[in-house]
Amino acid sequence: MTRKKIQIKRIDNTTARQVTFSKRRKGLFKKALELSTLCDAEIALIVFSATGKLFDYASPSMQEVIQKLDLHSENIDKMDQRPSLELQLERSTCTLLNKQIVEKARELRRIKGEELQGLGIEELLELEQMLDVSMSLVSKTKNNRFLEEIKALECKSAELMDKNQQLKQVENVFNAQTHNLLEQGQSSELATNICSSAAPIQDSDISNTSLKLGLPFPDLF
Amino acid sequence: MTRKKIQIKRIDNTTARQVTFSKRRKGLFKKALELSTLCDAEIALIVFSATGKLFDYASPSMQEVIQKLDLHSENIDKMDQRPSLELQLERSTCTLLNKQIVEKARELRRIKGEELQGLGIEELLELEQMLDVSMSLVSKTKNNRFLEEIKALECKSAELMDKNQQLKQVENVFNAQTHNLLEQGQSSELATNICSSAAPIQDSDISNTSLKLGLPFPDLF
DNA sequence: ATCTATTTATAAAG
DNA sequence: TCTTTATAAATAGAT
Repeated sequence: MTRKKIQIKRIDNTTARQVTFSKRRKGLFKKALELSTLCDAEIALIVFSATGKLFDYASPSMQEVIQKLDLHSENIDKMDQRPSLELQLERSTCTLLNKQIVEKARELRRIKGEELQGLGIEELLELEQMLDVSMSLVSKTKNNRFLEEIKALECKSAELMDKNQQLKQVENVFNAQTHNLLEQGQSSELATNICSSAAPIQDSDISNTSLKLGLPFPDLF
Repeated sequence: MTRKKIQIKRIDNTTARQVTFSKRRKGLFKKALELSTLCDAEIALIVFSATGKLFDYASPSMQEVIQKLDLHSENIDKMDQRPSLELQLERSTCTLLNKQIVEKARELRRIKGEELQGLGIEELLELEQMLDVSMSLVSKTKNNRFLEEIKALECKSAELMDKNQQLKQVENVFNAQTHNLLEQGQSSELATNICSSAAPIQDSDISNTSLKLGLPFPDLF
């Protein structure tokens, strides 16, 4: 289809046929991958070269797609089969389950507004009402969750403030003792060191140190 | 790949996704047919749309290709197995389907706000956003439907008014003729009967007779 | 569904 | 098989 348009019929020249097979196979698999990705379709592609070499691609998995195909072609007569009762039961279960899935999938799509063509006005109004209810439930739950979170943080904050108060008192006692020691003229190196290594804690330090609580969802804002 | 290069990732817009699916599916099947023809390869191509619709192509036949595939993935033959391969397959299908149903059912319940306990704040926010999108889609569709309905009714109304005009003209002609007959002194019983059985139609009759259009959803208001 | 500007795919050649 | 290149086909976006 370039340099010259070709007829779509078997290529006689063996070499040319193999070359074309390689190129086009690559193209076909690329297209299959693209289709499944772009349109979230489920795809199985199986190719055997003339020499019997296998190439395949499957979107969720080969097994899933083929199973789904089997469900669809439920009509194909199982030839010389005398399907055991067990198998029959299993099969009818599958069929039933499949129907349920299709139905639920449709419901989901409709709820998400992706398949609204078939719906009448009454149905649309019903859907709208349902979404309204859902929305208010979800919003309420979400808001409660926010409130809880805030309350928890407030508690934590209060606790930490208490602890800070306690620490401050300890510090004051400590400072007072150090001071006493200095006043008593005991200006040894020891005392000097203690004093310089224990810098006075300011009130403003509360917010800089102990109150780094950390929001649980910092990326939301 | 034209007009503009696109990224190969899921297309979010539902309509665009469906359109692309149709176009590319067609292209993919054409390529598959061409490859099998040109290079006599054996090919099976199975595609399920996101809505579960099946499309397939197989070169000699679906069964042959899949059988050949099975031969290749001749994973440690279980010839001496108690449950037949078929039954095993069927069973795993059931299990799989069942899982899917449970998952979809849970998703539905969550969307409907019926199972919100397990969700974190981020998930709730996501859900809320999704519902918001759904709601706007559904509302839009519903409003369009209303508009269509109204337009249709207006058309019908206009048509009926036209028809009424025509009928009124016919009536006028008829009345004039009757009048002439009476003026010509032909006061036969025939003329009298005609006149009395054809009561003059008043203008106000238009709204009482022809314009009873009937809303399609009277119970809604 | 139809149109068309572009992007892709690919036949032929090296 | 890989690369190049001229050309055919496919298709995204618009209508």
